[in-house]
Amino acid sequence: MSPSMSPSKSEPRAFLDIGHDHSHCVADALGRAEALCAVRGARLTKLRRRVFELIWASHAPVGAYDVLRRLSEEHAPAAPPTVYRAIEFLLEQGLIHRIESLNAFVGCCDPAEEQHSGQFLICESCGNVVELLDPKISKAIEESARRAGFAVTGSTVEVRGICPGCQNGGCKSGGPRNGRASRG
Amino acid sequence: MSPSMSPSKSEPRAFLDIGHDHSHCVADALGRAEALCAVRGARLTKLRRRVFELIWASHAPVGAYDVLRRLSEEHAPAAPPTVYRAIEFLLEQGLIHRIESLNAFVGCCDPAEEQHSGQFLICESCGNVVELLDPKISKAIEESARRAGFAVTGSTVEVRGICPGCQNGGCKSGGPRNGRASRG
DNA sequence: GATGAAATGTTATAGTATTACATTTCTAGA
DNA sequence: TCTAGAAATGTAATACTATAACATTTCATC
Ligand SMILES: [Zn+2]
Ligand SMILES: [Zn+2]
Ligand SMILES: [Zn+2]
Ligand SMILES: [Zn+2]
Repeated sequence: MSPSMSPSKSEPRAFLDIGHDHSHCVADALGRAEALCAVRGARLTKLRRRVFELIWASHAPVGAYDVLRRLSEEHAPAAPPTVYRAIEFLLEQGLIHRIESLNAFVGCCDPAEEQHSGQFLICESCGNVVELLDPKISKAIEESARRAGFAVTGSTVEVRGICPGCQNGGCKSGGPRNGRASRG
Repeated sequence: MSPSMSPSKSEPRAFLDIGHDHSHCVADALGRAEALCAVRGARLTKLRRRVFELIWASHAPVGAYDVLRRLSEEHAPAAPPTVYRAIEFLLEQGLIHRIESLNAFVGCCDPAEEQHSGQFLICESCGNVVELLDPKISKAIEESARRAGFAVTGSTVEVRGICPGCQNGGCKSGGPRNGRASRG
């Protein structure tokens, strides 16, 4: 049982359940990753799996050097290329996304969904991020690009703001990552 | 007369006119900036103006250290805080935008338009960027965020692809800035 | 077990951004 | 005009993010 009410499967949850059992998120994500890599013949090695887990450690984006530090604590000291190569693999496989405005990475909520653009709601208070897969946003972007004669290869939507939990006073998560203030 | 056909004022231009007289863009932008700062009582100092001009030097985003190099050529050698502070001012005034996926900056095409989200088409071939101000994209994002109970403070839309000129074979501009390959 | 390809280790360096403190310049009020 | 005080700029050091180049190990296949 989840400590807070879970939304039904048929409608999108409002944001992250506060106090949800995150180990389920990680386990589920790992299961999906294993399955996808198996199908594709991609090698989810021990190192890559560990980096994946560290990035999935929370719903807040994780920086490459955070991963590096954790890795160095567990094993012998690691160097940047170790983690950047793992991240590169995970990005190529669509298992994680890069949050451009934070120089950090989050697990993908639906890696089986092919080639989706990244759409993210980023809470400036608790640092948590949820991924959207909203066809209306994609459509609006595609339409606008088409009018300009622009051939789209990919896009990123990063929305800053305050999540419902923080509006009410209560996300306990670690707080936000750096991030620049911005006018719009 | 422009060497390539100009679109009418009433419909949005397709992309940048190839071979347009860019000095006009810069002059116009500088005029708008002066006027806005005057109205607001913001101090567009000599240094800030020069940084603004250097960022407006092309339609491709310019990195802070590019600005720094130019500045150092003109005056005595400058240090990073000099340019970052000027950039901070220009961002606050909405005179330029940050392109998150490139760690670089472009002039805003319509700084009088208050608090608009950044929406950009970024050509991966020539490096040029055009800014969109598409209410449909904004609306779709706002609607999606509202459904999630998320209070938006700002957003960035960065669309990668190939501009019409490059599709036809011919933007002569300097080529793209670094930028990471991406799945979506 | 030999072989080549893929993955990882290691060292060095490039590129981006901020902190902290000193100095200069500008603005307002006396 | 003179003079605080604020704003802007100068300067030095450092932190954070990312990649290049080359060595070594691991893995799949023959
Ligand atoms: Zn995703
Ligand atoms: Zn929050
Ligand atoms: Zn703008
Ligand atoms: Zn182009």
